[in-house]
Amino acid sequence: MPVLRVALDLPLHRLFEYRAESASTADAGLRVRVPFGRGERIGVIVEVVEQGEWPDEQLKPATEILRDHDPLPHDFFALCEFASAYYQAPFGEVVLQALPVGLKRVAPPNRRAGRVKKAQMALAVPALTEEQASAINKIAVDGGFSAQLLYGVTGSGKTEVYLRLVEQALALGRQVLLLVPEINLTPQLEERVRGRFTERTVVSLHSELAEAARERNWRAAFSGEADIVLGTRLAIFTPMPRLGLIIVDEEHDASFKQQDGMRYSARDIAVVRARQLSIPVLLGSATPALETWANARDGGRYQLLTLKERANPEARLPTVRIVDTRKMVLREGVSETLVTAIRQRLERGEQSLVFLNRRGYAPVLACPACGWVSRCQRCAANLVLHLADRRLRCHHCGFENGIPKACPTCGNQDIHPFGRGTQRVETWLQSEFPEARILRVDRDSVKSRKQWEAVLEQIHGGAADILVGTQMLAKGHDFPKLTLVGALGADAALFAADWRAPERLFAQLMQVAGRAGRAELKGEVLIQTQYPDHPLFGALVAHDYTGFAATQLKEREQAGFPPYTFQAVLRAEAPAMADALAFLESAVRLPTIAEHEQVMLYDPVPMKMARLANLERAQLLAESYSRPALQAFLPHWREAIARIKSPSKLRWHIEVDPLEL
DNA sequence: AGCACGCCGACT
DNA sequence: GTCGGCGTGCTC
Repeated sequence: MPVLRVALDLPLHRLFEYRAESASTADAGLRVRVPFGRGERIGVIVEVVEQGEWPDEQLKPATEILRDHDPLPHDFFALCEFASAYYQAPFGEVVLQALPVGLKRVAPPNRRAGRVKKAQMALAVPALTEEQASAINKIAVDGGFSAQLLYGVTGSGKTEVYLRLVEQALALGRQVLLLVPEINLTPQLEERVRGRFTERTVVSLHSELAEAARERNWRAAFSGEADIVLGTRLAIFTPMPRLGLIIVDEEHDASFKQQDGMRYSARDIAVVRARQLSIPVLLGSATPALETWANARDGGRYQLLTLKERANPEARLPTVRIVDTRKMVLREGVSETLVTAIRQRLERGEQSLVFLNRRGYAPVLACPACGWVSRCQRCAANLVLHLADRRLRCHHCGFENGIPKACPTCGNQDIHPFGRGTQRVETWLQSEFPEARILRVDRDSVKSRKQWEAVLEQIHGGAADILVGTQMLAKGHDFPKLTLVGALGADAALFAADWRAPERLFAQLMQVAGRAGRAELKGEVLIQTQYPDHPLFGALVAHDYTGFAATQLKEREQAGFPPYTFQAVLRAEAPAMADALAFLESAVRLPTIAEHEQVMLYDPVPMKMARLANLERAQLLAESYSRPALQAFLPHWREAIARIKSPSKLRWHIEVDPLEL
């Protein structure tokens, strides 16, 4: 009797087998309802065989093979297998996380069959610059696998290059997958894509879509009905029968990295998927991730395509000026230089943006008399003061409290907010410029995509004079009236323990600087700092990403950091730090380690955020100069770790290619 | 991961 | 005398 080998959503690195009288090999790739323990589950049939690995008499019969969609194709399983092996994630979890929730429900609800949205109106968009044309010519959409980095400054017309390539792929009868970092970015791009390809079916896939819409769009991609799929990282696993091109926009963006469950990089998976399918993948950025840059610059894995000029020759790069605040008197962290510049913009009817990557009113409330500070009970972090809704809030675990009237320790009535966030700067700017219309844009003021669209409309309609916001504002939007960007609080990242901090700061400042002066108005960027001579700022003034990247890569090579070494981290969390550390100590002493001499293990240490939501966290770094050596080590290590006896409340996971340590 | 079974402390 | 703690083992 045929045996189904079934992937189930369990943290187990194996398949489960079931009998199914009428099944045939053609059923591989279908979903199946199976009895499991005392309940029932949905699994995916990976294989149909005559003889399974388990004795036939121990197999239960499958309840029902579900035939409401075509079988998931072989290349889908191949991609899941890669991800499972590379990231040490159970295969069943990988397969099932790729499906929309509706397809995983044992009893699916009755629902109306919605229709996929079609585009309405056509747009005409623009002559190519020589650089754009040359980039497009170098990418052969029908030429098999290639990985290209499209390195182009803000405004150089990367999107136009994407759209031309999309056009070529569609003309060849292929589907296109276009990945973008955040949901917020999609409305504008989505509109542009739909406007350009009016006869085509364009669907989006991101976590804010309602469940039914997500399933509908997923099915449209999978059936081949959708020509273009526009999505965030989760879309990278969507099966697409005619996929012919993958584009990853803003490839350096950290949101391509999944931060729980299987901690994969959608950008890296995109490259693997393209190779498996023998199709091109295009990574685009104005500030590529240093890993990507190293791959492209040194003529290695990726080809480098450069766009140096802005597509609209009238729009020059903004002037970046460093404001040395060492000898200045600042008011709420704002220099007179910046105040004057804002005033000029107000007089000219232009917009200003004040960038500060810290939300809330102040990062901490403190008592100067006894030294009390507002700390989170559950995390190794301070409670942030949110004056707008009169709360103290932990940005890590979500804990909230009211604001005490007096110091909880000594009763002192004179407690103060220390430091500043966007709310405080907004408040102060409003008092300094009472006539100005100020719009604050951060995760507290903009909570949904709908709100974000409304905010964009306000900005475009000229309903705001001064924008105050976090990196939310930095990402990929054209604000035609914006001619001034002021950056506050940049120094914190300069000397951070995290050696990736400069890379992120540079990308962030470069990106936010790109908001200034895109149309006919010249832009100016003022960066306040106590360290005006820091080379990072020199590179910003010169708009010199390549110089900055070269310096950073040299430092990393000398220090033995990625991309010159390869890392994985084992993390453990438990109610007691001692348990977490003891577990990691056992993981260091496992006998299997001796067989892998190219892999080096460091000492277990408490994490930077040593306590989160009442759990103590520690980690252990594994590192190698050879990626294959690290990859060969990890499965053995993982299996041995799984056999370590540990307290029941201890949790652990392995993260490969961690972005933060 | 769930969910059972199974052996030791304070209580309707 | 029992209810319930979480340690251990299993799921085809």
